[in-house]
Amino acid sequence: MHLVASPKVDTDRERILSAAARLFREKGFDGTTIRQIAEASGLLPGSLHYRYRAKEDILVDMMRVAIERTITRIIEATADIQEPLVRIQTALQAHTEMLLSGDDMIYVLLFEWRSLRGNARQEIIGERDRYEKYWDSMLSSIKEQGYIRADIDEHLLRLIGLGAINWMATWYRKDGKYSLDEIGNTLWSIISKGILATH
Amino acid sequence: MHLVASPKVDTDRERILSAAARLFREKGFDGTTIRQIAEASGLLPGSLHYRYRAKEDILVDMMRVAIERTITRIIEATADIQEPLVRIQTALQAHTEMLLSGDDMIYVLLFEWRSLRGNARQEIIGERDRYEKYWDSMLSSIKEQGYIRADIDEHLLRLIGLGAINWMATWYRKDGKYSLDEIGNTLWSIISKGILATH
DNA sequence: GTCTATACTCTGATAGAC
DNA sequence: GTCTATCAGAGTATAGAC
Repeated sequence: MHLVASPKVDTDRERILSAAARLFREKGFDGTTIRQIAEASGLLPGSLHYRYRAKEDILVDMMRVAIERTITRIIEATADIQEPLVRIQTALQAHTEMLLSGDDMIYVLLFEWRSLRGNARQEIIGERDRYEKYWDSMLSSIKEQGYIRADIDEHLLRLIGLGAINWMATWYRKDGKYSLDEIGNTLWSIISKGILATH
Repeated sequence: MHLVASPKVDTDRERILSAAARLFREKGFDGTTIRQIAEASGLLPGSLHYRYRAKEDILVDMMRVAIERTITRIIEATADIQEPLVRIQTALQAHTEMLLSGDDMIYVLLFEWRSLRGNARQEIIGERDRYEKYWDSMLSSIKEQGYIRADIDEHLLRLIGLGAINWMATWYRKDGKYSLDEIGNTLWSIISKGILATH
């Protein structure tokens, strides 16, 4: 435990985690070997072992980083926005961009949590809950203000909405048929009309 | 290659695939051993090898069954329905029930395709395309009839809608807070109002 | 068709020199 | 901190008796 982060350590950590994330995404956690991670990080297996004692430790550290980034990003994106519906739209757009803009760690966070065992899994699930709670409180507040139809459960709305986005990671391609903007606009077009209370 | 399926073979196949599907769902394809599948099927590893020469062959066969079931189910559910919006609603409900009603093979089909390599992966992706094409043609036809807003791309609508459902497999619990009916109603409430053309 | 027994390969993890 | 070398275990697949 050190109080001031060393740039070198942070750089190494970032390089290792990025390389591992790309591999985990392509081949899965189980399908990736420690030797491959070491090679992709420019290290030898023994050196990698010095940073991470076990393969699972790499995954856990990666997921901690991914969750922290996601929470920070959503809070920053919505910080200065008061108008309720614009708040949701902005948060949805930020979540979509986080997931589809090429950060493999976010993808791994969503799809590889089953590779964690015991305490590690519990810890990451707990961290993910923090993120989801932020959404729930935002949606609850907006529903209380009367912007969302009363017959829609806001918790279920969050599960359905974020689910639609999370699944995009399985089909979205940067050079594919749909742009990020087009996807975001269509999603918002459907959701906003789908949940809006008629005043 | 035999022209008439033997009941015995079908029963064995079903027993092996069901047992394997439950294990693949719980522990993942890589996390499951052939010995575990054999034990759960009431066979010894050598006997299992007689039916499936490689572990991947089990996964491929399972996915073929899962896709065939899904396509059959959706076609049957919508066969007698003419009214366009009811057709979509019925198809959505059928897809949701297929996924959440406890058939582990459907779950494995959605989440373990990355464990397939080369030709096997191409084949399954092709089969899955058949299913998605059925949705696309249904939605296109309904959009042409003017039931869906003109500014919504029906292909993107399918990706978003089925994505919201597919993701449910990650959080739905049979004894959880929300019933299948409640989930289906809320989803339809959002989607129908979200896509409906205003006449 | 089903079983027992095993060959062969790969992997995660470690020991210890430098 | 980084490297070489290696261990111990696990896993798939197979051979061959019955």
